Amino acid sequence: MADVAERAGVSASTVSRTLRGYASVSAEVRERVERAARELNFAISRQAASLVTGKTGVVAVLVPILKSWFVGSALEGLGLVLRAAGLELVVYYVPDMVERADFFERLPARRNADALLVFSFDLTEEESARLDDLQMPVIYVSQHAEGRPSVYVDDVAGGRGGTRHLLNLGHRRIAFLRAIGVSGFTFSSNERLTGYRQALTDAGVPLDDELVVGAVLGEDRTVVQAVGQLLSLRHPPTAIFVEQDELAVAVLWTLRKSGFDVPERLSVLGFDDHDIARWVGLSTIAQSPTEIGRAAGELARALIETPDADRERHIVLPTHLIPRATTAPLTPPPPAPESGQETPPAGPGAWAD
Amino acid sequence: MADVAERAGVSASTVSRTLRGYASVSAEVRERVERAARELNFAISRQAASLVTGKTGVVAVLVPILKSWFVGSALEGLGLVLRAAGLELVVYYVPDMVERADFFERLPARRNADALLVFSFDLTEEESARLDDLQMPVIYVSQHAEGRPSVYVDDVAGGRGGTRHLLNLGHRRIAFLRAIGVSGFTFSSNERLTGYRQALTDAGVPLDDELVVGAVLGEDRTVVQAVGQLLSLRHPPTAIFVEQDELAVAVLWTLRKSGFDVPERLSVLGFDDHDIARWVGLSTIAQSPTEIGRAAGELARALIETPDADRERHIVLPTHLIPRATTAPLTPPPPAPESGQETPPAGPGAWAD
DNA sequence: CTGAAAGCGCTAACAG
DNA sequence: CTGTTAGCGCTTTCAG
Repeated sequence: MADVAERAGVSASTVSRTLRGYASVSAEVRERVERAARELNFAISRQAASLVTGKTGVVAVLVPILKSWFVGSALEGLGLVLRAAGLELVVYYVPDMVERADFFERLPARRNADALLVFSFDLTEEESARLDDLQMPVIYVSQHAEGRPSVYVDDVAGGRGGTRHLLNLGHRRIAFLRAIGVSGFTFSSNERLTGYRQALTDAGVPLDDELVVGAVLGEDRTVVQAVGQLLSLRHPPTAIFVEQDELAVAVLWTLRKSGFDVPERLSVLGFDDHDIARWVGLSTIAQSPTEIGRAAGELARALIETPDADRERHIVLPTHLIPRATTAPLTPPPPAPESGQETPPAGPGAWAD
Repeated sequence: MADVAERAGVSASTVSRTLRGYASVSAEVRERVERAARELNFAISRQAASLVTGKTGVVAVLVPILKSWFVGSALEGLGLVLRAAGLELVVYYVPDMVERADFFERLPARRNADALLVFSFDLTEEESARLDDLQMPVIYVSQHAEGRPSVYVDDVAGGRGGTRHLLNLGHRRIAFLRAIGVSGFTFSSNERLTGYRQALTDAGVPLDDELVVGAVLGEDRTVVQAVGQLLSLRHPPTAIFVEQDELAVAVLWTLRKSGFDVPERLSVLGFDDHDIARWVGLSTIAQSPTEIGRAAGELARALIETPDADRERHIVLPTHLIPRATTAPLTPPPPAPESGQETPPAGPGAWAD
């Protein structure tokens, strides 16, 4: 910076003022300084600046996973807002419990960021408490944190809306397929199930626990098994509401492989509006992780400027139905359903319990 | 830090030495200092430290997209290495040309990171040159950059290996489906195609440009059209090598929807070993983005320590075939192929040109 | 509107 | 093995 000052024939203070965009710099001087800075390829050192301002110009995020559509999209939304605000994004990738314990032990974000966004973790109260004395705004993303700022989607409404859609199509036996073991997402999962139950109850359709099954994303066998379980019920469902698009695609795949036409024989509804949903024509409840990221970023910006305001602000984002090709009105049952054998279950593993 | 020093009854220097893990601190003092630090919840300010050490403790990455399996996985691999090395990860998300111009204009990473990893961009020589005078190691990830350190997968070998697999199964009419318009990935794309051509040539199978088609990921219509084009050739292919798993899945979907059995009628081979490949049983050429990220992180670490070594080091990672359920030996042509009508093309748009 | 001076929190010689 | 001292590169009063 001294170099720039010299080249422009001014003092360092003036260079600083110019580069920070203060109005109190004469046009002529500003011009000279800016040229000098450009010619010398000068960029302010955040480190030095933050030492005196007390602001780091950094927003940190804590994420359990990065290769996920949800987290990736949210980070994209966040990234846009942050750059517009001149903030940098540092990522703490904390995939397992060991790393996590270490993170909460050391809290590396302390003093090295102006705000922390916690993504999709199911934090213990103890961990949250630890974050509370971090001396910076902490925002909970994709989860509702009591008494703390958070940004999330109205999963209950989404679950309800999706279920209603199926009810409106005439379905009464509606299954719900949960995604098991997606660490950090149990909050959403429970909420969606709650919405499903609410909608059924509101419609006077009795809840049936046999219709709620689970599968592990990425473990084909569990999907086949879950689907098989449903198809072999005394009163099998005519529609399946799958908690997550990626899992819904696995379900579609399983059904189609065994000759079950979707949506003719069975409607399938997903949740997320993952990119893949569009490719395979999956009807789904859309949420916008990009929007979540953006909202979280804006909340962060606000809290950095006004630390005390909005301490408990919750931003709840909407979902909406995107009907595509996998949900259809309930068709009357096939002509002669006399023989119990007429609906063979789906492929290998279908009879597994 | 002064507080910690006082509480432990030592000087600030000693606190610094202790916290940085220098051996020259007596066990007893170390103990006192560590306790004091913990009690006061003290964490070193990177900003202040870097001001004097000249190291920021930060590795920056420049990415064109975040919600992609590839980039996400690579960042996970990178993240692991970085944390182990005590480095932080800052992400510059630069999705479009405007942002990109701005990035190269301002080069915000200058002085604010110890190394920069450039992910999957097709940089112009001018942009690369700009990065060259960044005063820090710049590593090109997922692309070969002449004379500059880079980490990438041997896409040519992958393309060759995949094609050989299909040749070994008896296929001779092998199509290649390119992914169009995936910004930042044309390097890999070209390499894979090159490998495909090499393998065919080596095997004495004539190249046929009609067998190389393109489609846009996420635009179903283009996939249907590309597949239709292939199926309506005078000599249609018996296998399709798709440059990317996600696109391959769209192809599978299209084929299955129109009753084309895979792999009985047509083999389909992907590239990536994307998670989704496993779910749908797609045979594919595996690469490991996590490994790429890890290797890039280690190279970054090395270059930060020894800036002049390895200036041109290239790390080339292998690929390997994962045969699953979508490739099979060429079956003899169906019994009586007399009538030209016996093989209807695939669904709507199949005849489109 | 601009310059001089002080100091942000830390580390790295240099003594002891 | 530990303390003292002198900055690192910036921003910010405070004068002018």
